[in-house]
Amino acid sequence: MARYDREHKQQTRQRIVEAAGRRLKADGIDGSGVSTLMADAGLTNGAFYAHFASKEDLVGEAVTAELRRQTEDVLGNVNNREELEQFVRNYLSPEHRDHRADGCPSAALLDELGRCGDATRQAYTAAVVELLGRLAAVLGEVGPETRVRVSSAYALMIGTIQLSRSLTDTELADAVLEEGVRNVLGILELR
Amino acid sequence: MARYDREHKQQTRQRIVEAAGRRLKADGIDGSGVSTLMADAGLTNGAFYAHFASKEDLVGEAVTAELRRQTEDVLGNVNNREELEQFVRNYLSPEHRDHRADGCPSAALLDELGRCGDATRQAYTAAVVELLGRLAAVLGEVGPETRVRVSSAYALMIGTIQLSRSLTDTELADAVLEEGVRNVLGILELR
DNA sequence: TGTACATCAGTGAACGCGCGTTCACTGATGTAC
DNA sequence: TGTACATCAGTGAACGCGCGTTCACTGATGTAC
Repeated sequence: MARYDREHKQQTRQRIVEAAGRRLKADGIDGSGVSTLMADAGLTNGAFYAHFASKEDLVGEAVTAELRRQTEDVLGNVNNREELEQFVRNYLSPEHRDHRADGCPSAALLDELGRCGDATRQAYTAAVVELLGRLAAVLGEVGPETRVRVSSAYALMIGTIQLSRSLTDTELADAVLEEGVRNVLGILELR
Repeated sequence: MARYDREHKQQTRQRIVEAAGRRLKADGIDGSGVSTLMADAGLTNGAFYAHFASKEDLVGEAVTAELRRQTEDVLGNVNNREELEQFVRNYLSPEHRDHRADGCPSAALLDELGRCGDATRQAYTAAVVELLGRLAAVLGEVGPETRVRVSSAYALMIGTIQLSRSLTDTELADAVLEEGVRNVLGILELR
């Protein structure tokens, strides 16, 4: 009855989502065409609508997948204040700034996400709440007010990377990162 | 010899730049077409290249004009710590969040600006340095290291507005703004 | 075991549309006589 | 003062191209006999 493995199509879908995660972060949402996104996954544009209802549908899925990967793969290994400080230093590093495709989807896309439809922003919201919860948990605290407390640390990390990426004065751009580290650690009361 | 006032063309150019400032902030850079930008100024697309070398040329001019307007019109009236606190509260208000076209170009466009060409980012950098300088001056300090000091306050303001705009949970979105105020004032040592 | 076949993931051309940019032109303007 | 005219800001059609989406089809697959 069923042709191909039961998993086959799901794997392809996964492949599209992962490739799109990188491409969207590199070129932006409006800057990434469906044909390019599919080519990145080794497919042609026609197959797209067998997997997703629309481009924005994929955007929502890819961005939340990226954010959850960050929450699990990166923050998953962060269990104490020292490791949290290192996470902040890695986030606010020149390496992260200079490699969008490998980096944080919020830093790469947040102003464009703000212009997306409700469904996409709803998916993003859920993923952010998880990330903030994980961040708060590392500080040994729980509850909605703690999520809010760490939200400023996350907002400052995002704004700092974006600002550093937009400055052509490399000395200033680097200094902005360092000052960001100081202040994020301050907000998290790690110093 | 010269037809029309000597000022005529310059005024039209100004009109295009101002209309573009609003449109770009509302719809994004990739989301705003040249024809739409010209129609906003009451003109047709064909006249565009008599005023600007390219779309990106206008983007650079419009964004820096917006940033300078913010520096002069808004920060120009800020002369002491109390007024600076009020500026921060206005920036991180639901009104600013909900009215992109009237708001800060960095909050509206920063991740897209990071993907722009060198010339555009250079113009943006110059305008940001002025803004940070003015911000530092209000604190009664000068010099490059003070510019850096206030850069985190600016980055946090930008990231907070963007995050609040992207969250569909309005309670959380509002709480993020309030927490942003607390932490920006903390970074500026206003509390 | 070998073959005919139903399934359906993926192809690639086409849809209408708007993009950034170019260009031949139009027509309102202020000037010169 | 009235008219012919040179200027040039602005028009609007067209360029080639890529957009998001649709659809008739192809052909590799695992199954049934």
